[in-house]
Amino acid sequence: MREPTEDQLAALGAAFETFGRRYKLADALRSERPLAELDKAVLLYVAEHAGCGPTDVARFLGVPTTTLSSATDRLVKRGFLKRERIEADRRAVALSLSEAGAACARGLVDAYRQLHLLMLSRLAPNERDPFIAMIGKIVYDDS
Amino acid sequence: MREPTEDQLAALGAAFETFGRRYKLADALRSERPLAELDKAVLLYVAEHAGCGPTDVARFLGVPTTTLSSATDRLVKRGFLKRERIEADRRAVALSLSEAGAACARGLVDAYRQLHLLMLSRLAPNERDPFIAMIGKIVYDDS
DNA sequence: AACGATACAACGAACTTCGGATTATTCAAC
DNA sequence: GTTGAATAATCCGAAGTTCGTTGTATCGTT
Repeated sequence: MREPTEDQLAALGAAFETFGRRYKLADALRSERPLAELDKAVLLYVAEHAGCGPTDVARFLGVPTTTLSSATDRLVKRGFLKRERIEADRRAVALSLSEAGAACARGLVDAYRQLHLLMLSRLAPNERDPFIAMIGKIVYDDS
Repeated sequence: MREPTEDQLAALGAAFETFGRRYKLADALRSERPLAELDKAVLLYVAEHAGCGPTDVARFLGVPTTTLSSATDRLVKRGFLKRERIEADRRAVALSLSEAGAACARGLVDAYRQLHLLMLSRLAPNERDPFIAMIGKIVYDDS
């Protein structure tokens, strides 16, 4: 397979750099108290895996369990997360979202959805599926 | 223009989420003492704009000048950055990289290059230019 | 010369991450 | 059945980051 050219690499790098900065600046326009990046990830994971334990989340996100404990503390304190001792194994804790937490997660998902919508809207309709297919190749193909 | 479909949005969202996590985990495999995200951005900006001032960098990156001052402190402390009072305006400071800083910047750029190379390698050769063109549309088109 | 504006650094408060120690509970072995 | 190792999670404290406030030096203008 031919190698990508230097021009191609440079163009991709420039685009990503610009994208990263734009995205960061846009994110800075949030109105509410900022939720730490880790906390957002936890919220979204628990939304999809109700009843999971802190260790699961920590392993999935690649952070120490103590760090995750801090994150869950913050989320519980804000009323977004519920911790419940489970009877099957009384050492374990089952995490689940409160109603406010679920609402916040929906808001996050929707914000991402808006971003993706904006991105796809900039492509011609007949480019969108090929683009998504290429992204999929890049992300999921573990050669 | 037809709207993107929900399926398209969902597929893109899932791909980005996976990508973000993979990228974070891969980044965690760095061997050296971790350089803060902001510091990396500063290093790369100064590499391209030798002699610029802290205020320029802060405005470009969208952070308060005090935050940027901390970042330059860290970089100077590590011997990556040089601060020089300039005679034309003795309030101003001209930032430039030391040799070690330049080497570090080259390392960073090369790491990104490797990532981009990996990404493009997963596409067929005839897909690469169209892909880059689409990314460009998404990033640079400000409709 | 005096005034306000500008460029930057120093200090301190609030927050996040994470290693080490600690508690509570389960499992395994004898 | 008791002891001991392993597991799940939290508490505590150190180190580091961000950012607002304050202070200092310098510049341009009147």
